[in-house]
Amino acid sequence: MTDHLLTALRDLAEPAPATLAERVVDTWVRVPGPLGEVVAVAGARGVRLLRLTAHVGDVEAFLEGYRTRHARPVRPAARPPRGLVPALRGTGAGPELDLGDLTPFAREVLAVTARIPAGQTRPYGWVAREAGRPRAVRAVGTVLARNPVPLLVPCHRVVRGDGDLGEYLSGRADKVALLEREGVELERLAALAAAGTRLVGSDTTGVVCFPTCHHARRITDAHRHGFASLVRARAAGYRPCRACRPL
DNA sequence: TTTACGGCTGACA
DNA sequence: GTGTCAGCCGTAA
Repeated sequence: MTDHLLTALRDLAEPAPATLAERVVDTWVRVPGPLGEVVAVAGARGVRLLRLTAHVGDVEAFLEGYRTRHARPVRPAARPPRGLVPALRGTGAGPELDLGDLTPFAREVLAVTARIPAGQTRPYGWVAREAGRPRAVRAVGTVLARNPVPLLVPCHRVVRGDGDLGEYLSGRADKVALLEREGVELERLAALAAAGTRLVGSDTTGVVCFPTCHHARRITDAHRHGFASLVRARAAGYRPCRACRPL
């Protein structure tokens, strides 16, 4: 009780933010994205939700649903959040994100996913391990299926361990389009997957990587070797790449 | 508190 | 090669 009072008083002592309204009113914008126009909703701390306009259908109904679900008003923004448009164009670090509504596990999964470089892919199991729950592979899929900010957190870069691309929020075709746009060689990956090759190593460095790893792509044909698993690669004397940390 | 449900995975037929 | 199944685990209802 006393603590609450003290906290409230301390908050009153803080200077009022320049735009008080922005602390309690979220804003929304329509901006172009790689799969067509998107609708983004942002609060004072960052982008909270992003959806393809085509996927949303009726934008007004979508916003009304947001208002109801979050019990807060949403008005049109004067301009897009800083960094949003460049991020959707594939340049820049991206806007601030507000993922405060998510569970700690979900935030960790998205944080890990956000670190996958453009043009590269990682398996669901890898995300699970990096998030500290190596066996929660299925749960990672659940989190990514509900990713509130696709494109900004690149869940399209997470694929199945067997080389199949797996599913995507708005369908596999969109996943394919996004990865191709980033320069992922899907045909080559499919060929590797068909051959049972999940990792590739260089016999000059003795390092084994995921096929899309920056280092793996520099291995020349004469020195490239494929492996079905990290266990096999290790048995052959290879060590896992420190950049892509294959599993 | 319980239950059902997935953007998955590995094993086995 | 490809189909099926049980196991796994965080969520939401």
